Amino acid sequence: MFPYPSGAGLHVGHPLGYIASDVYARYKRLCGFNVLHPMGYDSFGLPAEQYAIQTGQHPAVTTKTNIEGGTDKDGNVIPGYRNQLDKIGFSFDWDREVRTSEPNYYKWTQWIFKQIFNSWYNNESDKAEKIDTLIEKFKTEGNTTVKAATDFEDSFSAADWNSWSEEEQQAMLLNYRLAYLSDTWVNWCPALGTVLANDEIKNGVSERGGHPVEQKLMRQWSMRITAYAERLLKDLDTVDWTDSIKEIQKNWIGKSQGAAVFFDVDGFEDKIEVFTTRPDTIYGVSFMVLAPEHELVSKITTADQKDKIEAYQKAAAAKSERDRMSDVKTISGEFTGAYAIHPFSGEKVPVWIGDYVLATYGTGAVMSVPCGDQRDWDFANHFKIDIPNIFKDVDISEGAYAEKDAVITNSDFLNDLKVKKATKLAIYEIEQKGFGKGKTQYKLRNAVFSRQRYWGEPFPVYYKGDTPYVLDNNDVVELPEVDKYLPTEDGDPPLARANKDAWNVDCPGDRMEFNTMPGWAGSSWYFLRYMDPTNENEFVAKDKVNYWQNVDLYIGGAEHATGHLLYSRFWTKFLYDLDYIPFEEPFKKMINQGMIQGNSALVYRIGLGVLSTNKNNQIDLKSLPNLFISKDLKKRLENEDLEANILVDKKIREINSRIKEANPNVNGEVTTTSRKYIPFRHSDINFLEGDILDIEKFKNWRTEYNNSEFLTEENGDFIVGREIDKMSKSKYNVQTPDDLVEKYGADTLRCYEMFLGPLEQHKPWDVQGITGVHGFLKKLWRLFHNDEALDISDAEPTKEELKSLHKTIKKIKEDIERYSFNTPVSTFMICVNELTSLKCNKRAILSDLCIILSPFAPHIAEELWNKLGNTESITYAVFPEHNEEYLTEANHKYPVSFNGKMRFMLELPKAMGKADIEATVMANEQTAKYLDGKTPKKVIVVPNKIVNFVI
RNA sequence: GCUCGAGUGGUGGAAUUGGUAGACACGCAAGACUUAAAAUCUUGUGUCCAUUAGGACGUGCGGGUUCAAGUCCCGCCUCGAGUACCA
Repeated sequence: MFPYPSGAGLHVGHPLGYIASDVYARYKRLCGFNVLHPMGYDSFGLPAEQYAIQTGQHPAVTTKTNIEGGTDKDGNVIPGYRNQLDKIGFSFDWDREVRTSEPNYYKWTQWIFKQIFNSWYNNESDKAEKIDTLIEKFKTEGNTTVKAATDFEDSFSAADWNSWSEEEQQAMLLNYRLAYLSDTWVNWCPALGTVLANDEIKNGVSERGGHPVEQKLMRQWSMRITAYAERLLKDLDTVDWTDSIKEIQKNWIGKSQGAAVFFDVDGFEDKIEVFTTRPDTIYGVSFMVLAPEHELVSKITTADQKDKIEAYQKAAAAKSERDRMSDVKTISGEFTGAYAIHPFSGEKVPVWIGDYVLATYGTGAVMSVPCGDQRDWDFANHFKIDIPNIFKDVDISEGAYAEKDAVITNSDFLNDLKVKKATKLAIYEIEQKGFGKGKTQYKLRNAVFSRQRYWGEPFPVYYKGDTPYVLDNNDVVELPEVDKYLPTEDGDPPLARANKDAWNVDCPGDRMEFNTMPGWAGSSWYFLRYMDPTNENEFVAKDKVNYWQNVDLYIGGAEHATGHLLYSRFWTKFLYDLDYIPFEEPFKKMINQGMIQGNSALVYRIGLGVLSTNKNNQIDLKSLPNLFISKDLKKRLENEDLEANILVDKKIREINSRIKEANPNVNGEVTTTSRKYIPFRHSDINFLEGDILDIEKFKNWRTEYNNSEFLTEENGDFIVGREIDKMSKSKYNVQTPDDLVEKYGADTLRCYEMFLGPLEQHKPWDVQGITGVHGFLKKLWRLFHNDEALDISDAEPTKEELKSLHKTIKKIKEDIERYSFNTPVSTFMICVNELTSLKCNKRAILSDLCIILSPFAPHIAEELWNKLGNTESITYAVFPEHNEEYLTEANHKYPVSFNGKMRFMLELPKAMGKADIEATVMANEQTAKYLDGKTPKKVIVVPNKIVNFVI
């Protein structure tokens, strides 16, 4: 549990997952487990900073208020997350609370950053190692024997390395460090004034705020997550997560296997490297396409094509990511005039540029096989390029054939082979002849790790010239005070505003790092800190992390699939590699709770206008009241109902005469501007009793509604329309847990949120049903009481009472263990209904009932537990075991079916054998009736299940 | 477009392994108590036909497997989520 503490506070959707995990935690405690059930806050982030820019208030102040309660600058009361949570009765261990924005927490986020900075990824041992081991290798062997995760492709010798200056060596190391500074194409969001990671962009705009994003080459910190691509993919098999989240991560990592192939360029020394997943189709290549940004483009372009190519490059650069995405259908490109040499056939193939080839994926160049790839086919078709067919008996006149079941032809040594074999052979030949090699490519990009913002972790980094160094002590670098939370005039991030003495550390270099870390830094490892939240010497003590291990049950939203969940897996693997923690995956079992949707109320309005021939002294439009109409009346109007129309006309005449009375000299007539166009207003959930609007409250809500007119139903009720929406302040459909706790109690809220439906499912909030759960708790109370007084019997429970209790114990245990939190509430209701009709007030029964109910309704369970004479809290009780003896029955009620249709029930002894059952049922008079004299073709008897006759 | 998930009464949902579809609630209707309201309790409530007895239909649509399908298989429709020229 790790919410972002926003100023809006909690609505009923937020606690859903917390309630479920609290039920689980309390249940496991009753079963004798030591349960770590913590809560903390992911308290760095954009909203607090945006608010700070607007109001000048320090984000630390507003964040504290959001958590602990208080008032904002305008005097509005902020309830505070903690206060709201406390009302619901969670069994969180508050001693373990962490906040990412507290120096004693981000000290360790900075520490982890330093470890990542001081590490490289050894592809040979397939794990991260300390950078010292790499430096040692460079000193003695250069980089030729090193197999490391890096984008650096040239080689250098030990002599080279040793001859380099400190600055040059550090620059080289950045190519290998797992946290590194480099000039990369980043997603720049001008509106937010910062770069964003790929997962922070949805549909081409920023996830927060929906601002446009552009590509920009900037010197930024990145995390070499791509080094872990294969492990992040492979280890998905070891965790118990939903298929959909695993699928999203798989797609995001985007592994594809194929070959890297080099094509010579006619007349140049340079080669074009391409990546292909279909090396088997290499004889189908009839042209090549480079991304417009490809480095070779300007070099190989012939003089007569130069103008066209440059114009195209310019146009492509001007296109935003979004334009490019929305414009997938248009085919565009330009011929460079240059030719590449096909490695096998030696034929000349034209080299084009086109923006369908992305500079950021693979090598930024493709070998185009128009017969096998639809994009290549479209391109070839558009520019009238040759489309050679290399598939036997396949028609490619209408489009490419991308299926992998064809037989290859016209392909020399690959002829008559199927795709799989041809691919293998092609890679073999490519490697043999030195044209390239087999290669695995990932979509996953290295993650940009710096943000040009104030409210985030400062880097423990300083610069000497342009060379970054990490501070070599463990002191926290605290966020310095600044005069404004905005970039400087020179475009530097807000931290550049901090004076040298505003920093709590002495900068050993020229300056400190001005960027801050992204939101996912602190949230990538918080679960580890929960194990040891106050440790001043380590991020987590080894014995603690060895004891608690990884998270058993993680309940959170599915929206973190490509962000938080990927990054924390990455950091966990890194910390595992360096032997700081004993596990490779942070979260064993994950449940993604569904969204609780708002149920917006709509108040329909008829537009009013003024009809007048004279513009002088006309009725003031602003004096017209709002005319609202009830839902059913609106329906009738839409159906051209005459009576409804008369009602509206009458109302308008009333309004008209009232205005004229008040001001006799005005001219014009009030009229409806449109009877069909009926706009609406979302109505505040607090003004409603069911679907009935409290008209007086609504009128007083806003001054512009004070003189509103309402057309109600015949019984005087004003009915609102309904629409299912996201719960949000702007839609006036927010239900706070506080109101419900006030009205019904925390136990009712807890049980009701669970009762609403399966945890994973999205479901609309409907407060009406809450009375059912509330009634159940009252009924439970009455089991223990006669009128006001406690009335408990110490008599021996009956068989029936024991059966009711024990089947409930069994079901509750089973349900909780399969994470079904809605069905136990029904089960409790059934049990209480049964015990009520049995008039059971036996201590032996009710005592156990209290215990099994306590995870769901801890307050009432504790109170009744105490009333039963227990002095210790119910928290320390033991979850009872069910006794199978009480559940076994002598008889089973058989449904007897004829041709699969159930006709009647017949109760027979459980022990009765197949043959006896058949004989008994055959002898039954009802059977005779349904057989109607016929002999059944077949009789199916499944003991203790069913009997079915086939006639 | 591709990938994944989901479609059950008026509503939220239950049916865990193919074995009585609609548990438990809400809502609605009728009744009891009450001057009245609230609270509480009782009864009914998938649709259609039938006075009753009973019958037919019924888990998005069309087909299939099976003695038996909400559940398994094939094809389609709708909604939701992710992704977006990934070579």
